[in-house]
Amino acid sequence: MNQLEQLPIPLLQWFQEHARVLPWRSDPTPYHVWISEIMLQQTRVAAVLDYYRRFLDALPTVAHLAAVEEDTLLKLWQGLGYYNRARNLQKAARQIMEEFGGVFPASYEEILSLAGVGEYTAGAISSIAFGIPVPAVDGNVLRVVARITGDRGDILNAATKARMRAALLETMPKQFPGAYNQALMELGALVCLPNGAPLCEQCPAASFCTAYQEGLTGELPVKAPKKARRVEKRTVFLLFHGGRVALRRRPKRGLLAGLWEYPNEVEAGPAALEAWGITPRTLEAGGAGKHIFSHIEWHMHALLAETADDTLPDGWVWADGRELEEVYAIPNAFQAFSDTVSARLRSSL
DNA sequence: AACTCGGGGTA
DNA sequence: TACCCAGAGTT
Repeated sequence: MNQLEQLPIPLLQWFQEHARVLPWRSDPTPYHVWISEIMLQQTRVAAVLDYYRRFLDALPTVAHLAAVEEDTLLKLWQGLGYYNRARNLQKAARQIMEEFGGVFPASYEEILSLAGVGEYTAGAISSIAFGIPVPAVDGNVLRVVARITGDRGDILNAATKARMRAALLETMPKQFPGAYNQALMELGALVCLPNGAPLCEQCPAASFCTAYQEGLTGELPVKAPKKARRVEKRTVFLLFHGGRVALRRRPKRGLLAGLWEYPNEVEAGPAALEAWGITPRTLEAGGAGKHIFSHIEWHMHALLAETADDTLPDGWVWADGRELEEVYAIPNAFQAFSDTVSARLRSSL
């Protein structure tokens, strides 16, 4: 790992010149850094920007986050994905209020104890907000380190990750841990690009990078292939009555936990309506949609019905157009039907 | 160690 | 298509 010893000075200099202007960098309080880091988990910078601003506008402090209604919180997170991040954020905010007297904890171990904060995020908050010299090893950093050091270990393997983290801890410039960690990630995001397409001629580490010097940028990093997705054929029921549409809340655990949805079942037909005690007055096909998750693929067909009355199973609700927009958090998986639904709600006014 | 958990940009 | 993204929690 000798190459990493040569990295800090050229990388910090490169970062000074090329760092992107990002909202969470302008005032890096622990709260700001924390919220940004949680939003950025497995999520690109461009996707986070608007959510970050809206979130801090609505919930400017830990106390606000600890006290907010769950539906309001999920609405702020709607479309960002990995919704347990939002629930863990509130769990951690309540930890901070109760265990730490409302003051954001200032040690790596305490930060790591917060819900939704793992090794990476604890390192990022510790180094950026508190100046504690610990690494923050994300996917970018794993790729950068694998290439610079020529490490052929699988970067998804825990031992490989631990080895790289240890090497980074050894060679970290103790005066600028936050800038150094961000510089490593920035290099991965802007220059040391994945899929064998790095921009090595722009890289401050090119002169001592193993992968570049030995022509291995196409082989590194090594990463095990993922298994295939399973396909689910789902029938989505778009049920209307009196200018409103039926929604139900998804279970508290599992996929899209706690969000609202148009009732849907795997390979169901009109018989499902009877089982729910719903009597259709009209019934027609309502279009199709596809949504791809990391591990599941939904192939959806809609059945569209006007119901004879307003009876619904327990816990289901009738939502009007305004509530659909402002109250209920509905995942993007159902986006294919949103035009159909809003058109139907408008036409029945 | 393997699996679950979103959604979208990119080639 | 397939890959990847400022990963964490559960099994």
